[in-house]
Amino acid sequence: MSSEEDAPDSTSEFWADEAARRVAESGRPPVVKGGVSPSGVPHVGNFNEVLRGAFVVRALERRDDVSGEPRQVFTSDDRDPLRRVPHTVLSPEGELVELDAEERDELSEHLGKPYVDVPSPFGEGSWAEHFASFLRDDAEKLEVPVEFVSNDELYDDGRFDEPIRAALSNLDVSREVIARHQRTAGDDYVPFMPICDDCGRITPTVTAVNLDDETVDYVCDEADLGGETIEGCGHSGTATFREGKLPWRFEWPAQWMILNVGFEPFGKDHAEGSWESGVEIAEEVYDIKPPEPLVYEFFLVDGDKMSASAGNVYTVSDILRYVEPTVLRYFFALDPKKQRDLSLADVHHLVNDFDRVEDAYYGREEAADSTEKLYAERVYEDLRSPTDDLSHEPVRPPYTFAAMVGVAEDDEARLNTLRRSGHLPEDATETQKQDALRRVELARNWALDYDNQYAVRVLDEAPDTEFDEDTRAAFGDLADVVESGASPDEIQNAVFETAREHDLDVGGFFGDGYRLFLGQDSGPKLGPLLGALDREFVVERLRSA
RNA sequence: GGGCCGGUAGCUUAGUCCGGUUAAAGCACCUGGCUCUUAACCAGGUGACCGAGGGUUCAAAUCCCUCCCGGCCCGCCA
Repeated sequence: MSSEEDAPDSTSEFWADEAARRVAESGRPPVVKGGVSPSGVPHVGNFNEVLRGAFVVRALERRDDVSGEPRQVFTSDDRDPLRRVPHTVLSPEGELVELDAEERDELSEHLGKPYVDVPSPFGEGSWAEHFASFLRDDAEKLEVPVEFVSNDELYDDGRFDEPIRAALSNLDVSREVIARHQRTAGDDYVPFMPICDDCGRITPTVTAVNLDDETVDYVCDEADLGGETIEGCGHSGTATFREGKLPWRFEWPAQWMILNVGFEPFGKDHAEGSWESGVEIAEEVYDIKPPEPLVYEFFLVDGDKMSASAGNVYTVSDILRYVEPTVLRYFFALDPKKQRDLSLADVHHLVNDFDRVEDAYYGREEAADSTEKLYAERVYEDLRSPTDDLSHEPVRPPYTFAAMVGVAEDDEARLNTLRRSGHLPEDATETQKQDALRRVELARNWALDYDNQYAVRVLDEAPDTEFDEDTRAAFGDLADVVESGASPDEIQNAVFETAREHDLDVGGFFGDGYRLFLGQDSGPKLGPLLGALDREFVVERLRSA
């Protein structure tokens, strides 16, 4: 390995390979975990957790020095308590909706209860299920083979019994470790929070620990959950280890223990607090080796952090309205340590970067730099769906070009334009045609939603503009040419010819053409534009001028 | 108070870990081509004192130190 030929060249290592190497070389199990608390809105940021892990699983699969089948699990931390009622939630249709006062009142009845016991604001099922179903659907759309695990079920099934026993039987150690990280944890701290038998809320006040029968006694007191004080009902009771939960700092490492986790990506929010305490709790309380970590930066969207209250939260589906799943996977394959901006307004840059990687992979273009080379040679295959046939070469017309091609309504017209411009091979397969049409659709969505310069809009009705007699006559001649089935190039030429025949200024006539169809003074090359539109429509519009 | 990330052509970034030929790409812009006009295609070109200062070195965008600016996170819960 240390001979000169094998020495690493100047290209750097894909971060997922580096992570996989750390897992393998330290002898950790090839199990990648992630997880979220089902609060707020399930947004595209949550897929940091899912996709970063997915790339590491793929990297582990390439190695022959790991024991066992690499896999990815993802916990829904659905026994966490509802701490505050959000103003905005995601409807079953995936729309952000505001909750009205009545709905919020109803939900506030459930403050302090585990998410599995909070009803969904949309009727069917629990809050937790509602939230998790989005993550599952989105993971499927991005074709990530991840196994979702309900934390609540792990408790019910007794999987947490062992770590709970460890934490409670060595209370001195638990208290000492937690005190290093959490000032509020005093001498009477007990790392277990029972669910009140009476009101169903999670309460932190444990009055006695009975190790022999694996229960705790509690009083349902007020709970201070992250600045939100939630009233208790005053009930006194006894709870088993399965009728409560560990506090987050103890729960996370307990999950590592239960699920045999060897690698875990997490956001920078965990990097200082719960990760550091988690490592110590894993080693000193549970006597296990913590997983290899990967701290990722949060990304911004259009320059701002996502925030439900600010109304700029994006789901995976929102992004997939503009780009192929493969392109979104590419975004998540970029260096996780760098904070970046997922700019939707300028998403054509991201798409273009991806296209270049794809071009380099298929040898259509030279890689521009070492990073592009690395992504083409090492990463590209992981961007494609695991079920995809790599010998299938996707056809992806340039994004901004595709946006304009989208001015034509029907598929045949779009394909013709693409074929003529050299972006679709004559012998394209059915799948390649679908690739191309998909790209046109996505780019068109983007151009129209952002109403940018690529949003070419044809007027539904002829404009009020008065054209002079010569111009109208020229339009009439042009109509005849179009009606005869002229090609885009022939139409382009006909514009020049008819202008001259009618003694019109060529530039002015072009302008009139744009005014007639687009209601503006200029636009894309007129011949291809008219050629792409429905023939009868064009003829009718020309003659109606 | 602590931590992470960034400051490279007009814009967005790659390159920084592992220092080494004229600092790379896309977009924008300009020019040329497509028989003639302009934003759909093709080819080429202009464009950067690499945030500031100091240090190490034969050699610094890259390593070290100090500082300035911007973004985000943590310090209670999760």
